[in-house]
Parts: sequence; C-alpha cells; structure tokens
Amino acid sequence: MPELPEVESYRALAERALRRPIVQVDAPDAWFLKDGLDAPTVEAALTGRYFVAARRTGKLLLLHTAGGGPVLGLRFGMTGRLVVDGRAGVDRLLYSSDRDVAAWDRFAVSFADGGRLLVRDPRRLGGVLLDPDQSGLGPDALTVTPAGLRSALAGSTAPLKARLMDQSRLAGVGNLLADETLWRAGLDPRRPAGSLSPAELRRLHRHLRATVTQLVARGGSHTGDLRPARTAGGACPKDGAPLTRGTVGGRTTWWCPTHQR
DNA sequence: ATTGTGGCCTGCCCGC
DNA sequence: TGCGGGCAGGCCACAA
Repeated sequence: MPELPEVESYRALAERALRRPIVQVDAPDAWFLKDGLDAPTVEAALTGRYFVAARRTGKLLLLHTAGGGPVLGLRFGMTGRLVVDGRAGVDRLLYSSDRDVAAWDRFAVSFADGGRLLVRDPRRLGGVLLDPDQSGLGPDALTVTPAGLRSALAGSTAPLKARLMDQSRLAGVGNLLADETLWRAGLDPRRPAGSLSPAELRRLHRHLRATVTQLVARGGSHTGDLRPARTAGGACPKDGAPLTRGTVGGRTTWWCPTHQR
C-alpha cells in the first residue's frame, strides 16, 4: 500500500506533470475532496495555472503551482495510485487492484497538451487537499536525524510501532515499513517507545534510514525482506523461527519472537 | 495531554 | 456457480 516508498515513486512520476498548463480539472467524487474543499473551488484554483514543483512530506504529495499559487495535496490511502499520461506510478500495489477502471478515477487534471494526471483509488481512502496544513506532520522518515527520531519516541509509553506510525511524530512510515524496520533492527514492536537505550535508538535510526532508502530504490513498501514471510506459517528469514502475528497499535503485526527484543 | 478503539471506504478471496 | 463474511490499513473522530 502507499507508504513513503510508493509516494516517492509518485512524486518522481509527477515531475512529468510540471510546466504544463492546466486546462481542466475533474473532481467527480465529493467524498474525495477533503477539509471542506469542493469541485468548483479546486477547479478555479488550478485551471489556467501550471505546476512547478513536486514535493513530498511523508505520505503526502504536494504539487506547487507557479508564482506561489495554490498547492495541491494528494493523499493515497492504501489503494490509491497516481497515473500521469497513462503511466502508473508503481507497477503493483499490495491490497489494491491492478485493473484500470474509469470509475476509480477520483480526481484528474488535464493539460493543454492533451495529457492527464489522475488519482485512481478503488477504495476511496485517499483524498485531495488544497493548500494542506502540514503543521501536523512530523519529520520525514527518509531524512529524519537521530535527534529527530529520539524526540519522536522519547517519553512515550505507547508501543514502539505505534509511535513510528504516528504521522504527527514521524511522517511516512506505514504498517509494512514499520514491521520491516523493527525486524531489521531487532526490536520488539510492543516495547514502550520511550524505553529504548541510546544504542538501540542509534540502531533503529540506522535501520530506518537504510530500510526506507532501500525500499524506495526497490519500488515499494511491499519489497521488504520480511514481507514474503508475513503470512500464516511464515518463518523469520534471519533465524528461521516461526513468526508471531498479533495486533500492535491497532494494526496486524508480524515479528520474530527470537531476535526482536 | 496521551493512548486506545472503532468506523469509514470497497475489491478480493475463501469457504460453502 | 453464486453468495456471504471476513480481511486489508490510512486516516479521523471519539472515549477514557
């Protein structure tokens, strides 16, 4: 599902949509427009303008318009895809459908040259925002510093995994990325977030940055080394122990009871 | 304030 | 072969 790695792929794809005059905006699904946004407003905000930059914070894609104009924010939930000129941002999306169904096109921007940028989301869990408020987002997981990670976790009794996925503390980590990172770092997802020693914090930071970087390069949060074993009867790829399945932070969680402490 | 829970969305897969 | 139930998780509202 779209976590940081997928959205980073979408961001790179969205570079193709820059400096192309916008002639039409289609927002057929009112549910998909968030924070009180409506179709006439977003149409008026974008038509006649063009994008100049494609940025990303966590799982939020930001398309800036020229001259300091409005910023289009796109969220993808767990089943949303970005499509530009018929080209999809990722080949395959876990838990979503790979089919092309026009009814799943929830939002589209058409350019003067005939091309289009659109969000295709079967489950409608994503959304469109205008000038999104980013004050509620923590530092991006791809670039977070050791101190940033420490302050995201410090003093908390919540499960470590829940804090890693708390977008207001750290932006970009979803369920699969959290399991993969904690598995690599050898940390029990149920540990109180504030209980990590300085050495464990450094280890987690190193593995977080490395994991995110690697999964971005591989093309998705589903390309982790733990992922194939995240299933009934799965064994730890490191030591062969049967993986444990449970609910942590309200999400299905798989971990190795042997080496994750 | 922090933490936990349940609901929303709907395609897909499994078992009958 | 059709059908119903459960499942997936990002995000948000709400409760304790």
